[in-house]
Amino acid sequence: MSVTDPCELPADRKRGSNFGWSLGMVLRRWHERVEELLKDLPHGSRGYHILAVVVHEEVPTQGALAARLAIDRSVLTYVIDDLANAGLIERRPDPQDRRARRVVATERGRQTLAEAERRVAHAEDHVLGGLPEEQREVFRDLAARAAEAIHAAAPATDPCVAVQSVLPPADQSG
Amino acid sequence: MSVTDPCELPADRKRGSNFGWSLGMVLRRWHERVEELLKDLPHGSRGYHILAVVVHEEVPTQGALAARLAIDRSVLTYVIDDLANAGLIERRPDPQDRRARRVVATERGRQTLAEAERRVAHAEDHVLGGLPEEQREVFRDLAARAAEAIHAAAPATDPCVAVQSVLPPADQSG
DNA sequence: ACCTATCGTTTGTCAGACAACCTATCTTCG
DNA sequence: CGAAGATAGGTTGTCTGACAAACGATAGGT
Repeated sequence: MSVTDPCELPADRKRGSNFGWSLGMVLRRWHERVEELLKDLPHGSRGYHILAVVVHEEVPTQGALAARLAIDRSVLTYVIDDLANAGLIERRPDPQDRRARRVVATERGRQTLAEAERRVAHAEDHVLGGLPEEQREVFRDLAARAAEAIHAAAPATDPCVAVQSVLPPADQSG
Repeated sequence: MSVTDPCELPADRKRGSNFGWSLGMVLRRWHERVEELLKDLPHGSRGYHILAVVVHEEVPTQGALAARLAIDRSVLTYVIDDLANAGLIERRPDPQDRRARRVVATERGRQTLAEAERRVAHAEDHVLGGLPEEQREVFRDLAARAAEAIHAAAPATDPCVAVQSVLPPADQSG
């Protein structure tokens, strides 16, 4: 908690910040593109994220996978079902713990992910087309690091937030 | 289309890009925080965005407002209803066109927005706490410019996208 | 052998996104 | 002026995705 205590800076930023709206805009467009691009991959971008983690990282179990992606366990169930039906991953019983399932990628899964990543990277450059080339990479990098920090600090505790009404006390001349 | 044609660069980016996931992560956290913060404002972040545009920009009609925010018109109907009931904005008949409604902010609405913007800016710094101070501003700025460009180029046309299967031809050794 | 916690799965509920339709009004043309 | 099509705003219904709750199976501890 040493990263410049935000309880202190009132930050009268210039008014047109719109950060939330901007993020939503970019994400929506990303989603549209990628959904279009990966419509053959079982659950589109969802399946893509999951497949990417399965291929690139050594994730012990489904539960760990859910934690890694910060998604609900119940989602994993059917997405993994369909990815497995498509022959991209396999769900093997864990020899150490018969409750758990080990999810491993097939060769076909790796090839598919590689192709999907090419396309997605391409689509991302298109989505960020409003930014000059080198700034896209900066943006991607900042997003990744911000997200990682957020994910690491999972609990949304915030002692600074005194939850009071934004509305003035209604004694206005009305 | 002079901004470095993305049809050409295959862009074998380092594997852990995860841009979509990162954006979703940051946006989700932003949303959680702001929703918590603005729970007294009629539709939370939705009402906040709308109120901000009404206050800061001269937007002729509801339809223009919807276009400005890239949201569905049907959403505006009830959000504006509730913002008006809270005394933050007013919906006046347009003297030039009796079909149209002019949405204007009240003084109370301006005060409320000012307070909300203070809090949101604060929350945003907290959400981006994983980034060093000066990079947060960079990130915000890049997001805003990317979003603006996306919004300007509304039609999602993309001649580069040849919609073919990501999956290999299934001749794998299975 | 029992009791409790955990893994994966299933089911149900709820909110938000979006399309289709409706009414009132404007515009155009005869 | 009057009819026809277009447009602004509003209403309704449908569909999807997120999430909580409950369940069966298994592990770990006593």
